[in-house]
Amino acid sequence: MDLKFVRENPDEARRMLALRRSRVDIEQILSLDEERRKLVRRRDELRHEQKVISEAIAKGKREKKEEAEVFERARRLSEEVKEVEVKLRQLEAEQEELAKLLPNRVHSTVNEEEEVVAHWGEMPKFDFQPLAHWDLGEALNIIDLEAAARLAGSRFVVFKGQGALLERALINYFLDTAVRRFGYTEVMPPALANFATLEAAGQLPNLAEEMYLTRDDDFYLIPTAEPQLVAYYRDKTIDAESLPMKMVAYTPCFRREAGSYGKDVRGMIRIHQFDKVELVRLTFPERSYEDLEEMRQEAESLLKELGLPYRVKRLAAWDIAFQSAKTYDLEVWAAGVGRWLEVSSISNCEDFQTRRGRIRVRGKDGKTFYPHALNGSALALPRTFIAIVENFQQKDGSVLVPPCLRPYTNGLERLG
RNA sequence: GGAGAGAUGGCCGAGUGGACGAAGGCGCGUGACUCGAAAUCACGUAUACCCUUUCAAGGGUAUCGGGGGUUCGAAUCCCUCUCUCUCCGCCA
Repeated sequence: MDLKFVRENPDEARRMLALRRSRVDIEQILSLDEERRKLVRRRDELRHEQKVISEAIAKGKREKKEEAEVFERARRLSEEVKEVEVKLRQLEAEQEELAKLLPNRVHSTVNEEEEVVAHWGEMPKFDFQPLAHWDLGEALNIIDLEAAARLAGSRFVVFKGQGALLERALINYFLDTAVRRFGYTEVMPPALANFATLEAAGQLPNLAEEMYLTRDDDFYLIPTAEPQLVAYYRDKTIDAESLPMKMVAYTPCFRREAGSYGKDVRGMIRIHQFDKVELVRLTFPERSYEDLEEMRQEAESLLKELGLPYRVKRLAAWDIAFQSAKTYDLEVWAAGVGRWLEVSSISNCEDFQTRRGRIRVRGKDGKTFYPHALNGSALALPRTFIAIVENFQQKDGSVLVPPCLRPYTNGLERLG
């Protein structure tokens, strides 16, 4: 929601913010806006007068007659304009800062309750006690958490040997499927992003504490490829014929996990750096919810092919991301830890990000509009890795590689 | 890191202090010509904000990479930042 929406629908804005459990002060925004409009009016009037006088001076010069009192009036006007403009600039900055804290509106199908909308697959049964991935990983020598702690710190992971191979295979399988079967264009963006990009996509200002910031230059390590793909055309007008624009990227993702001390501390359920393949679409507003369902099907098809049982949740209004209007989460069952793990989050952000990033589309009629932006993980790697090793572990301690990955593991069918 | 050149509308490109929201071209739209099309010709072709009026319309202001300054007046002069290009240095 933007300032205009708040101004025109204050009651609806209040309802949305309550639904989202946002603490943004709408009354302050509204009163600032009133003040700003008064100043804008004053400024416009003064500027108009100034223009008229300037023209008179120009005309006088041409006719070679100068009038001292006109000059004096112009000088005073100029000072007055400057005064008003300084005040206005302050006010606008203040207002913009507040406006950036306004989250997106939520879609009408989203309410205060989350809902599990789909289930797929059978949870595996074992005639032995299945191990968690940290034990399996150590036994098979495919992940090394101790070395990761030494090299970087806690909550990092080192993949090794067949583990590194499996990680690499998953990345390539996801990318190839997105490109060949789903028709996305592969992009390899920088892993660092600037302020404007993250602000456009909605990670800033609210996620500032969740991201790593470089010290000597103001670069953020990306928490997801989403901003890089969404803001690809920031400040650009693109042609309607290129819609829907479908982009896929593999990137490492970096998260400080600042608010989650003590949560998921073991293993690699929650780590500071992880791999992810991300899908983004820019599409026509009237069909963006069809796109959302398509993207959900795409992500689901990966899990089906891998043979991993999962469930789909439609998130509650208070739980969806700042920039999103509607979000599905895909959670995969991991037999070792005995938990559902989120491996994908698929969101329709409508025109929230494209407005912030001034990403426009020129239609055939020459008019421009803001396309809708959607994003979805397909998929996040570590938890998919966890589910594979935990669900497909065998009594002898080995792990079966899902058939769809074998072209990417050089034919390796079994870890261990 | 050092030296220099540059950034103008959807695109190309002119413009070095006043009649410039900005020549010209391309593209796009509408119309004419045509059985239809191409070519040609005519007209039109940005966005945001404020005000009036609100099915439609009118007025004002801002915007020539971003920000600041000089000036009665800035696309044009000055400062600064960002980005692009060329050369030098360093380097996976």
